[in-house]
Amino acid sequence: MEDKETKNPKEAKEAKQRIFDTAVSLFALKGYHGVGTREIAKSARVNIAMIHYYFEGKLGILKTIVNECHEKYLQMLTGIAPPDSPVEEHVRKLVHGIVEFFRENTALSLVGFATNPIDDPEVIALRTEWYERIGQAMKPFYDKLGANTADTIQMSLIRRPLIFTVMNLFESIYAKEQAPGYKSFIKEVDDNLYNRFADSLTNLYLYGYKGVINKEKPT
Amino acid sequence: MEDKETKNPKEAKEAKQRIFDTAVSLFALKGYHGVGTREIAKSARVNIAMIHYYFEGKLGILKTIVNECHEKYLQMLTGIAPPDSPVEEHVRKLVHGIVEFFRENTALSLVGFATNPIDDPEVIALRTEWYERIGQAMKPFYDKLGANTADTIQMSLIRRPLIFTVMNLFESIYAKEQAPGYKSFIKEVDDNLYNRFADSLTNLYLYGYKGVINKEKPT
Amino acid sequence: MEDKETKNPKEAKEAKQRIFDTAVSLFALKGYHGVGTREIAKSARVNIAMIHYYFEGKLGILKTIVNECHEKYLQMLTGIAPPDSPVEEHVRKLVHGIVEFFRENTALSLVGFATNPIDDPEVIALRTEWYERIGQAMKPFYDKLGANTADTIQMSLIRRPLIFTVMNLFESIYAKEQAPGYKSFIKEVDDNLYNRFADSLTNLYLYGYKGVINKEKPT
Amino acid sequence: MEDKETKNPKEAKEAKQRIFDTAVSLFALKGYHGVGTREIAKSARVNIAMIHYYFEGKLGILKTIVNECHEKYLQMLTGIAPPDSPVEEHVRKLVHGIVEFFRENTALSLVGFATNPIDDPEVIALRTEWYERIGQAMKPFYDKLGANTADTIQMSLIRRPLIFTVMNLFESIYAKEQAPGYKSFIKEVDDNLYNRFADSLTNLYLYGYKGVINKEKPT
DNA sequence: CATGAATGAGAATTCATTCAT
DNA sequence: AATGAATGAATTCTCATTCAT
Repeated sequence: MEDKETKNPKEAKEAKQRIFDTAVSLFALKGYHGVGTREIAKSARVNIAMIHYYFEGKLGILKTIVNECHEKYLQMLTGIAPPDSPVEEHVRKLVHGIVEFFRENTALSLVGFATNPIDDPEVIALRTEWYERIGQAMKPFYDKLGANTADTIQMSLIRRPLIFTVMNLFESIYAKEQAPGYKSFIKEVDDNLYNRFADSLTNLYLYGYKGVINKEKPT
Repeated sequence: MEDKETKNPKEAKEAKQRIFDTAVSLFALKGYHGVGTREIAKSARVNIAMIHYYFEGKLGILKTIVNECHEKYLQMLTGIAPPDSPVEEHVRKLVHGIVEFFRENTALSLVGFATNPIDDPEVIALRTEWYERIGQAMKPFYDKLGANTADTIQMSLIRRPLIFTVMNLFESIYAKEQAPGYKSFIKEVDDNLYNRFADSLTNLYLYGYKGVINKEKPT
Repeated sequence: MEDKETKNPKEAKEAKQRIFDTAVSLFALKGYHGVGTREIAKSARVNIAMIHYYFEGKLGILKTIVNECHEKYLQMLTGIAPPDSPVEEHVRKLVHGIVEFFRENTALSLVGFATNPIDDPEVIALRTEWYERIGQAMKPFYDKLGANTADTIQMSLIRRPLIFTVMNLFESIYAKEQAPGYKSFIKEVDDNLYNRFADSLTNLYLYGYKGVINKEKPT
Repeated sequence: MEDKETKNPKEAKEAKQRIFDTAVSLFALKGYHGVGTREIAKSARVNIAMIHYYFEGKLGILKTIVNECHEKYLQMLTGIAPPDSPVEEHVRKLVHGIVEFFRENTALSLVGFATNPIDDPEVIALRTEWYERIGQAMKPFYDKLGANTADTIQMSLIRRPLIFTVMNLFESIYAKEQAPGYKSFIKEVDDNLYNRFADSLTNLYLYGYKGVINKEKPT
């Protein structure tokens, strides 16, 4: 193999990480079922058998992704804002935190939070479990908003729109960056974009569409 | 096949439709790549070769789905509200229209609007094209809101949250209905659920989270 | 493919049979786990996928073999001798019948009656079921011998030695015929061999080792 | 590995033996081709590489098994009965010796004497060699019976039935003991079973089936 | 002695598609 | 319009073995 000479101990030890990173990126771009182990192994410059050696199969990678994503996410949520901070500040910090999280873990988030239907019951259980744990962690925030956590309809509209709207943006950004030829509605990803997006989303959440358009709190 | 004798002209003529319906449902539940032509053919009680006869392959079904979905959707959007109707009424009718559309075309919507990344350039082009056509059709509405249609960040927050929040609800509902063992956060899908959901979403869009929680326009 | 021109409808229809025959022969020579689907397909001049098309997998072939073998065997046992025939005649006809059966279905018998441990519970169940059915069918014979069918030790010595001794002979003969280089203790398989073997085995069963050596009933 | 600290010199030295014992047991239950080196290594609590270190590969284990089995067996046969002992006593002692041997070396015997066809020419040669050595050792016994050792048919019926009938019993017993769920025709393995079996088999060999049923020499 | 990592070939199975009838 | 058979490539995964440490 042509890598033999260029291979060094450091690279060798990173084989598992390379598999993980490559898989995350490919899953994000093509979906879990759209990527094969061959492609992952080739992209990660690793023998196919290593995937099973380290992750016990393709599904094992996905489970690891889901866990790592939610673990990091949950950690981020903790201490995003002081418990006694005012609602507006809390929402703003939360949204910025989420956006920042997606910036730093774009592919991981896109796969980990994906709603792509995966048959496997273990994956379904995993996601359900994390969904509940995050719900627990966010309870103080929902209480502060005055939400009735027992009302599933209400909660679905309090919980989901934020993260899914962020996710939708990053899907487009990631595809634009990684997939040649993809036509994103985002033309330029400058440094300011994320702040503007986070601010506007905060306003949408706080005040409705006028908050997005006027970029300020409506009177 | 044992159906041979029970087969009647009506069923015969519906073969194409059966393939389509079955594929839509399966794609919605397992994702495009998660379903095989064999499974589709078997579920649709049709010979595999018929899939290629009618749709020129698996991808042909997907293209048909995307087109049919957006076509119907665009048709629904047209005339959802009089051009001169007040913003609040317009938003409310739009949201109810979208919810109603998803109710009547659940699987079709979940597949047609899915952001599941599909490699095929034709499908990418198809989606982009429809995205733009719908944007055109909605321009009067965006103008009424006062949105700056040239500002992509703003537009992504004006356009996407509505449909994706609705889609997220129906994903859960559909999985709950169709996939045995799936644990949805929605416990009961009673007749009232959809109206409450649409109203709350309208309020979220109009007034922010308080509109969801207080179920009324904040003063 | 080079067969394309030589392929005729008759051969096409025999694909399933070719797979079956090839698999039986290979299993007999190398054992179930010692043969791969690739080898079977290649030997049968058939695409690998055809194995799953017709038999739903490698294990499906084995199940078919076990069933067909025992089915034929049971059929052979029926009417091997009149119920009122004397013991000696009955045993002689039975042994000759078994030997004849192995002659005509050598590979099928070697695989079907093999005690090679196969993990699969379905195969285990299949063999157990057939073992009991054959026991039922042979009950009149065991009664005629005066055997106590409830005594498992006794029965294991009444039932098994005949067929396993025959099987052992044919294992050697088949390996000799099919596997180049195999050194069988049988040097020549002439037409008379089988009759001598059957007669001697009959005598062993009836009168013990002296019956084998003296080739006649001891006084 | 968590055993690292509990590992002691004794266990360390027994690594080779553990591999051997584990392999024997697994081969007996699943057949040579049905077991992988990984499974052996894991069951033996040993690193895979150790298998090649000690046995030069999977096949090396099998060869060792075949040798050890036949070596012990040959040793057992030597001096099983005085050369001048009467035939009946000789047969009885031989059969009891074989049964006892299988009792004490069940798995080893099942693998060592197995007729499972293994492709490898070295293994074939090994078995042939041992078969001949044992034949040599037993020649006095065959002579005492009055057998014509040049007549292969006769010899196959003099040599094989004993050991194969015993083997058949122990196959069932071993599977019953080791494989959960296996349905043996033997219900209880009490201390007396082996003696009864050996006695009956002796009688079968000496006097034919009546010896089994009447449990005594027929007049 | 012992280990974890790595390899390349091969395992069974499934894929979308095609084709003669 | 419809079928069953067939294809070749691709799928995930496991194999026995090797090697540097």
